Amino acid sequence: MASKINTVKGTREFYPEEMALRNYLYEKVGVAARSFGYQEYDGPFIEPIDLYAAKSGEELVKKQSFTFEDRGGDLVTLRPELTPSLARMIAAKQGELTFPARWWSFGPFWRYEQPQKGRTREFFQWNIDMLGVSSPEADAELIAVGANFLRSVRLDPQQATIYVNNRRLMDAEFDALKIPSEKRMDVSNLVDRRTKMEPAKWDAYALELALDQTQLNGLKDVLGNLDLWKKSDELVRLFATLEALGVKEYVKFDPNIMRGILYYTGTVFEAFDNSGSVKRAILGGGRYDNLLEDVGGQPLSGVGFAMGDVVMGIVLQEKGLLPEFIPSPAPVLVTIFDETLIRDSYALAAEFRNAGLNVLCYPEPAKLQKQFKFADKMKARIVVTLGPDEVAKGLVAVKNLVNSEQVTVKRDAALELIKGLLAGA
RNA sequence: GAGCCUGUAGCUCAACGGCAGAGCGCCACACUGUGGAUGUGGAUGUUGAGGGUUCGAAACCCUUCAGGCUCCCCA
Repeated sequence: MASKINTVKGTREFYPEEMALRNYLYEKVGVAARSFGYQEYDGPFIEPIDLYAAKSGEELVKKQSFTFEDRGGDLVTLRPELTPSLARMIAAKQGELTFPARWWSFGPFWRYEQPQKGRTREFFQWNIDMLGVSSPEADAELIAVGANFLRSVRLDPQQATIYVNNRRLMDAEFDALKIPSEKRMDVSNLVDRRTKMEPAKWDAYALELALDQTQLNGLKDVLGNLDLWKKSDELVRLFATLEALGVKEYVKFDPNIMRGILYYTGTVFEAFDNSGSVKRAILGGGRYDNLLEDVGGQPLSGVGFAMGDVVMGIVLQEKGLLPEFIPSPAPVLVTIFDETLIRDSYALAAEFRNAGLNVLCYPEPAKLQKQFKFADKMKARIVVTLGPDEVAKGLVAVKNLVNSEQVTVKRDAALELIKGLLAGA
C-alpha cells in the first residue's frame, strides 16, 4: 500500500475554487494599481539571507524564514517579503529610472511560522510602492489605492477601515513625555499590544517597562486623543488629500497604530475588518525614508503597503462577498447522442471553438439526461444536441438552460444564435 | 519555541467502554431524445496514523501527524 504523502505544513493546495479566488484578487489589485498608473514587476523567489539580515532582526530572519544551504554552500531563503528586493532593484537602476516610480506586484511568499487562522507558511501578497517622492499627498495616494481596492471587492467603509497614524507625530509626543530614545522600541510594542491586553495588565506592563506614572497617564491621553492629528501638518494634508480623492470615509486617524516594522519613518496605516472573526490586519504599510541606503543606494524615500491573500480571503468569505464560482469556463456543452454520432458532435464543437467559443463535450456516449445534468452542474448556459433527426435535416437543437427554451435551427445558423444568447444574458 | 482544544462517510456532525449512524451530497430507477423539483431504492468508513490498557476501544493511556485557539512573532 502506497504511503500517503502529506502537504508541507502551512502550504496550500489551490483547487479550482481557491484558484478562482486567487485570480479574482490578482485581477482586483491589478485594476486598483493600474488605475493610479502603477506598473507590475516581480523579484526573485529565492534570495540570499543577507538581503534580509541587513535590515531586519537577525533572529527573526533565522527563525521565521525558510532558509537552506544551496549546493554551492551559500545560505539562501525563500523570500519572506518583497521590500528589500524592491529596494535593491531600484538602487541598481537608480540613475536610469524616472521618478516617482510606481510599482506593484502579486506573488508568493514564505514564512516559517505557526499556522493559525489567517496565517499560513505560504501565502500570496500584494505589494505596491511609490518611490522617489516624500509628500503627504503621495502617502494619501497609496491609501487611496488601498481604499479603492476595498471598494472594488465590495467591502464598504463600515466593514473595512484603514487606520492611519504618523511616526513623526508620535515621536514628538514621546519627546514631550520625556520618554528616552532607547525606550521607543519598547513603547511602540506596548502601544501595539494595547488592544490585545486587559487595561490593568497593560498598565502594569507599561510601568514594568520603566515608564513612570506621569508618563503612563500622558501616554494614555495621547492614545485616546482622536484629534491629535490636527497637530501634524503631514496628517492635516493627508486627510485633506484623501477627501479630494474620494476615499475619506474609508480612513480614520488612530494614534494606536504603530506597526512593529523598524523602517517606517512617517505615515503608517493598517486596514482592519471591523466585524469579522479575523483580528489581523487586512493590509498595512507606511512611509520609509531610509530603506535604499541600507542596500547601497542613494537616499530615496518611498511609501507603500502589503496585503496578504489569506486574511482577505477569509474576510470576503465571512461577508458572503466571494465571487460566484463557475465550475467550467465553457458556457456551451455539445451532447454526444450515441456512438455513431460522436464525430458529428465533435466536428460541430470544433467549429464553435474555431469561432472563439469555449465548448465542452461529453467524452463518451451517455444518456442525454446525464449529459444535461452534467451541463447544469458545470453551470453551462447552453446545450447543443445533434441527434439522428437533426442530422437528417441538417439542423441542430439549441437549448438555453437559463430559461429552458429550446429552438431547432439550421446547422449554419447555430453559431450566431449561440453567440446572441451568450451576449444577451 | 510553549500551553490548551479538535480529528468519525465526499461535506456537516451524532454515537462517549458493548452491533459505527443521521442530514446533505453521490449513484440508479420512476423519465430508454433533454438539467434544476419530487418520490423510491442503493453504495460509501482500517473512526487521521502507530502502539498500549481491556473479555471488548471511535471512546481510556502514550507517541506521532494535521487543523484550530492563545502566548511569542507578525519584515
